[in-house]
Amino acid sequence: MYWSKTFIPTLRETPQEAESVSQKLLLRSGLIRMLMAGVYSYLPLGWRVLENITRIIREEMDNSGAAQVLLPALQPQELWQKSGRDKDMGEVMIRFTDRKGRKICLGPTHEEVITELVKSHISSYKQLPLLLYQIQTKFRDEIRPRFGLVRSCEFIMKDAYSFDQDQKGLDKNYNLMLEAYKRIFSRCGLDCLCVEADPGVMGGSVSHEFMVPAGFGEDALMYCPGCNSAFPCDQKQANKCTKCKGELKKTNTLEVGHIFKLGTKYSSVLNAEFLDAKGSKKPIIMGCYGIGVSRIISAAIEQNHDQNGIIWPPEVSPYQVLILPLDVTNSLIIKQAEESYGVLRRDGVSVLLDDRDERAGVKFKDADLSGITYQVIIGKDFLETGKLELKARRTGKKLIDKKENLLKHLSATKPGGFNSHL
RNA sequence: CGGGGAGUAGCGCAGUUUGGCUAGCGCGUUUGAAUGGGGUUCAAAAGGUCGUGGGUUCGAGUCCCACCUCCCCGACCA
Repeated sequence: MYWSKTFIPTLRETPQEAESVSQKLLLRSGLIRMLMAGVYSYLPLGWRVLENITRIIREEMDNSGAAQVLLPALQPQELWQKSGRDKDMGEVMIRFTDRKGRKICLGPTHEEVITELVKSHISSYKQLPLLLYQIQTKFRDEIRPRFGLVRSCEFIMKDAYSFDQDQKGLDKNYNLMLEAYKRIFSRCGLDCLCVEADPGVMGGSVSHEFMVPAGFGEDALMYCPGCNSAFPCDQKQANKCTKCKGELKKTNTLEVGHIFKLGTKYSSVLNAEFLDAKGSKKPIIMGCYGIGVSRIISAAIEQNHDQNGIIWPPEVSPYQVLILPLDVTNSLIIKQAEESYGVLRRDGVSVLLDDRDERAGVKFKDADLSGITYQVIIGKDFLETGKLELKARRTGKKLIDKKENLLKHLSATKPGGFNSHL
């Protein structure tokens, strides 16, 4: 993609609406724009980051044996009355009446819908276990939306649901998801704490939260720097790590994932039952597993930035390489930029070419701000030596080499397998 | 919803205390010229319902009333 053909409205100054680091950088780097409080548009760079994150999630879910579905955002309120969560949700649920007089709501989550769906097709233990997931927009009329994508009224969630015939099956699926979550967050560049939590409105017995330490985080947590164990803050303990007796530290955190052993909370009220091997009717044992997909973007920025801008973890970077021809009025430079662009694209590398007639300083600033993993710089050094310059955004380290070597070097760097020495 | 802050050009702000005549500044934008490795320089230009409605006044960005919106702190959550 050429910079001039896409839409990257970078901001020189910080918009006054922003408070947290991630929101400032999201706005400045032209990833998102606010339509109203808690509601955001994703611009091309933001969309590509979102796509990368959903790709990672999809890969890990599929590898765990989960099958993807897409459930409706429009749901009958009646379904929520059946489950008894109509009142729990209260004002958070966005409700309206359609022209036929049907009471409708915009789904704040999907336990009810999926349970209804599954119950009409599962009747035997032979059909279990079942693991389904979706990546979809949720709607919540939040009391106070804030920090950009961190708490918004319309946001993207990955929600998975497991259906088992017994506790053993649930435990297995639960662990499967827990491990998958660790891989997902790690691939997204997040340093994550996993902590046992209160299931709250979701119900069930056991739940784990995945918390990302972040300066402005909404929750506080005690964690042990020694063994990376984490504990809820309100716990009146001796303030020592129960695992390694290390000193605990307090940190603000942001919740990016939450998994629950629901048990039969939904299946029993919605009559989702199956016949076991002995022919007796039993409620399906369920689990649910959520990830705040859009929230990962904010979390990733909180943990991966410097004073110049974002530093994307390689797998979520909107482009792998940004080519910077420093003087587009020079035909040799622009020709080399276009040639490099072609070579890299042919090798399957995603590339952005900054073809704007801007000065070097502007391009460098925007390049650093955008956080794209690698910059290929083509300027007067190229004119003098014929060599290209490769700069890694994270380390700032530079590699100067003949164009053949340098491009070959870059082509070998697939997402997830980026060169560590840069 | 309770408490605090804010709304003036695309963005960031000054001006409001103490009402005054053509509402300013920086950045960005357009045109021209120079420049071309870290937001360059010079010249010219365009761009405004001062959040909305009402009121006071000879006169309101400024004072009064009502409302809307945004941000921050609290309850909620991925």
